[in-house]
Amino acid sequence: MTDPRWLDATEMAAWRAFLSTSHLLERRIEEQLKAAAGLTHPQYEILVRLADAPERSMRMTELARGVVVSKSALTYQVGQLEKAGLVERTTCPSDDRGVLAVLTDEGVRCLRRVAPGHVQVVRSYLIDRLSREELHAMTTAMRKTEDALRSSV
Amino acid sequence: MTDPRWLDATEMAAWRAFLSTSHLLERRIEEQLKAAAGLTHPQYEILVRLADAPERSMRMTELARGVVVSKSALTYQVGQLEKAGLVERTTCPSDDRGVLAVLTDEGVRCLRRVAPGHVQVVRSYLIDRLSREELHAMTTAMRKTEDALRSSV
DNA sequence: CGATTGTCGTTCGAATTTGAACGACAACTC
DNA sequence: GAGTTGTCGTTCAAATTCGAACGACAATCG
Repeated sequence: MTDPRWLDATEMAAWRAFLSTSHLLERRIEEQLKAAAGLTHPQYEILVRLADAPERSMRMTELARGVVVSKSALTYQVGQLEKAGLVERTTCPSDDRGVLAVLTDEGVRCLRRVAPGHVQVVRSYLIDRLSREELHAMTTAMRKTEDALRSSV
Repeated sequence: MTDPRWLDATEMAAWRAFLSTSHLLERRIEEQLKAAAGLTHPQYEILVRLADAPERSMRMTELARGVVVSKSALTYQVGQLEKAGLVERTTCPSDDRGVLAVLTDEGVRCLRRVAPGHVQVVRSYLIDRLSREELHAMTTAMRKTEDALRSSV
């Protein structure tokens, strides 16, 4: 630890590019969603995950893990979505402690309405600018890091 | 817009991997910095940018652009760093509206102390897991998106 | 020069995030 | 089955974020 391995120019460039890009893209997505539907990005992600889930429902903790936010942040955001009528809460049948977040019909409609614009942003700034090889390389790279981070905690 | 181009399986995998990984890594970095030095990630980035800058100083707006936070967030964080004695504010000689954030000697020392641990996290979860080709591919990909985002606003 | 237009950094209010603490229930162990 | 340990989701306080509005100064153009 007394002689840390610094990042060389290539590594530094990679890290800075990743860092800036992820923040810039996040900002842009947030802006688009807010303007188009009054949704935050975490809120949108919650809707997407629920729509993909069986019964259009998920346990709170599982949902938090998927969206990558703290449990308390998820509690708050599901509350917001509930107020908006896009999500409902049910007590889990198999576990009385548990809560199931369920996507409502209105939630489905909202998602259908909003998704195209969102996908368009992701496409136009990221996906469509990358070759198939770059896309694969990025996925591989991201997965390695994701696995490391998920298993280390 | 009536027939949006959805993401196919490969594209979806790429996007989800990128999204989750960036959030997970951000969380891990935040945790490490807080534990090691009581710094937030934006605060650390401010110190790094200033250390790299001529005269160890930068204009507020330029700094905000570099770190990718809003101007108001930067005002707040520079205030925090000023309280901690790591940064000072100077009025810009060439422009009376402007403010220069300057890294203090203590700021330099703090950075020297904290940087190794931070780099270690970036290395062990991201950089060291990628081959040279993957590193290059990621950099290229990120740069394309970054350029697009920076020039579109 | 005087007026307009633009940029700079700050302030403000509202919204959001996080970790810690908590009560309720589940899963094991003996 | 009682006791212990662990998990689930929520609540709370504190910190941080953002955009909009603002006053101060700069730059441009007549």
